[in-house]
Amino acid sequence: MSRTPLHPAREQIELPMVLDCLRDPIRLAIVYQLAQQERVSSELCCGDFSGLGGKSNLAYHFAKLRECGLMQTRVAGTNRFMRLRREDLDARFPGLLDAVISSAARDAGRLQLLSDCEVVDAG
Amino acid sequence: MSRTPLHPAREQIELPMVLDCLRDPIRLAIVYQLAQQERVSSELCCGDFSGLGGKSNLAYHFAKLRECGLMQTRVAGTNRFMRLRREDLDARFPGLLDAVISSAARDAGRLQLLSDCEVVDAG
DNA sequence: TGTAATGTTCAATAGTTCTTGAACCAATTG
DNA sequence: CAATTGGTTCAAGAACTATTGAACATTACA
Repeated sequence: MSRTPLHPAREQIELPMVLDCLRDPIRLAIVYQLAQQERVSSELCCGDFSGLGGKSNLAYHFAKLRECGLMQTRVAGTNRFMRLRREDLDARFPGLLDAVISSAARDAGRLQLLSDCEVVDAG
Repeated sequence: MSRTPLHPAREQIELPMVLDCLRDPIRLAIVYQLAQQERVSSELCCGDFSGLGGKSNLAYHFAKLRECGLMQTRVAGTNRFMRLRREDLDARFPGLLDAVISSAARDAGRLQLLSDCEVVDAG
């Protein structure tokens, strides 16, 4: 594993690439979970998303999320800690991230936002 | 040409499909132009977008925009008039459409939002 | 040093999307 | 009825995307 991977600068973040990233259900679920985590101002590592797919598939989606500027990865020992690039995104596209996340929250039942173990079938 | 094409009901509009539609530069440009047209409360027909691509390619993108619920098509004689499904989208995903359109407007220079004849190189 | 834990990278494959041109359909106009 | 206008549909090809498993790299720890 190389060092901290490359991230685009704020001004390099492009709207079509961001929308392209958010369109995928797995990536939307990742972003959603990162947004939930923002409330307690801490980060999540790759393993926290294991409910969403296999390791290599998740690594693929993490890379896309990094490359489009949606999230940031920090290497710490054998872990990678991730968080949303909230400030950069709000500066580039005001209101977009919040609108997507709140829309996703409203449709949480339809979307597969949570890993299986967290899904509660509100019967 | 058959009659008025099918449109999904409001509750059938899905977030990933909407984001999937908006991610494509041609479709984003179509939506952007429709949003501009909203101000004068009128519609646009297919030919108004000829600067964005060939007829059959545009028809393909129009179909995607209809199927995901972003726009509505009204058949009138030999024309098809289109408009954004603003009310339905605002009800389903509050703030999303506005955030996308205003973000696109800010990046109008980078994105190919306007047909060639309309592009002004602000030198 | 050896082994386990955590993720990434690579190669292969299946599936999807975009684009183009030709053919087609419906409504209008002469 | 024939021609034109405005737009859709179909088929085919190129390009891209997601997914999987195997191999690999780095850190931690006994």
